[in-house]
Amino acid sequence: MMEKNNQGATADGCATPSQQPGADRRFSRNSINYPPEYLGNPFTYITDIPLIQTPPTTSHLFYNEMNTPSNIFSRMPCELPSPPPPQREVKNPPILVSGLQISSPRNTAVKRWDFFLFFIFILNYSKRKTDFDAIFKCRKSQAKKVVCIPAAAPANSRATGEVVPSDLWAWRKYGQKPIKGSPFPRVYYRGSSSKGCSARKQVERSRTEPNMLVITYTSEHNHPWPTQRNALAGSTRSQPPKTTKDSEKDTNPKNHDNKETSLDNYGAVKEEVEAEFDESYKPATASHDQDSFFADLGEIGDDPLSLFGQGFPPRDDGNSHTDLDPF
DNA sequence: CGGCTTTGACCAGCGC
DNA sequence: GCGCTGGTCAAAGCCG
Repeated sequence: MMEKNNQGATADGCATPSQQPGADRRFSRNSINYPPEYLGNPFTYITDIPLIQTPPTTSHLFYNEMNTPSNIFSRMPCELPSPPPPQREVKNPPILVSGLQISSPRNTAVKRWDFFLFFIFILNYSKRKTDFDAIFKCRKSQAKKVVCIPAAAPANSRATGEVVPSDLWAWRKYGQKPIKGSPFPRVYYRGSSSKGCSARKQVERSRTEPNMLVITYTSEHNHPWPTQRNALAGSTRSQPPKTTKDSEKDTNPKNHDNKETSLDNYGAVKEEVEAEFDESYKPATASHDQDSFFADLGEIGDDPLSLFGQGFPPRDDGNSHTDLDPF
C-alpha cells in the first residue's frame, strides 16, 4: 500500500526527491543557523516548518491541549480505547512519538495529510496496540522517543525495498540482534557525526505490521546538526544487489536492515513528533469536528496516496534550495 | 585512510 | 543462582 507513493512521478507531475539531481543535498544544512535548542533532538526542528507554525484551520483536530504542533495522534483518545496499562512499572515512561509528516507546498496539502494520516491510524490502531505494549516494556528507564513510521519501499531502492525515512543525523550501525517473538531483527545505530556522541537509535519492524518501522531514539546528540552526512561509505552500500548471493540474502530476515543508508532515496517522508503516552495521558473531550474531518477527507481525492510525492516548497528564508530541502 | 557494515562474543538486567 | 534476553563491544572486512 505504501509502496505506491514512492514510485516516481506523482499525480501533479512533480518528481519525487529521488528523481531530483542532487536530491541527497536536502540533508545539507550549511545555510541554516540552528539555535542551540535544536541540538540533539531530531524532532525539535520540525516545529520550525512554517506550515506547521501556522496550522490549517481544520487541522486543529490534531493539536492537543498542550498545543503541541501537528501532533496527529494527540487526540486519538477521542475515538480510540484507552491504551493498555504497562505490564510493569515504568519509572520514566517513554515518550511515544508516532506518525509522520510530509512537507507540502500548500496548507491544504498539510490538511490533507493530517486527515489521511489520521485515517490510516484509525485503520491500524488495533494492530499497533501490541506495539505499544512492547514500547512500555522498555527495559531501561531512560527516556526514549519512539517513532512509528511506514516502511515504504520505493522502486529505486534496493531489491529488498528496505527504506526508512531519515532524520538528519548521521548514524553508524553498531549491532543487530534477533528479537524473540519477532521475525525481524532489531538494528542498533549510534550517532556518528561526532566522537563521543551518545545518541542512539534502534530500528525494528513492527511484529504485527511488517510495513511499519518502530524507531526508538535514546539519549541525545551532543553536537550540532551535521553540515553533511559523513556516512558516505555506508550510503553507497544501498545499491541494488549485484550477485546471486545478494539476492539470496533478500529472503533472510537479517537483511531487513541497512535501512538508514538506503533512505537517502526517500525524501518525502519525515517523522512527526511528541505524543506523550504516559500516565499524564488524558482522555480528550469528545471530538467536536468529526463532520468537518470527514468532509475534508474528500479533499484527499480518489487516490490519497498520490499525495505522498508532492515535493517541497522552496525555502522562504532567502536560502531557497531547489533541490527539495524539506526543512 | 576513514567510516561503514557484519557478526560473534561479552555483559548486565530480569524472571523463575 | 541460573538461564534467558537484550544491548554493546570489537575485530574483520568492504567501500570510495
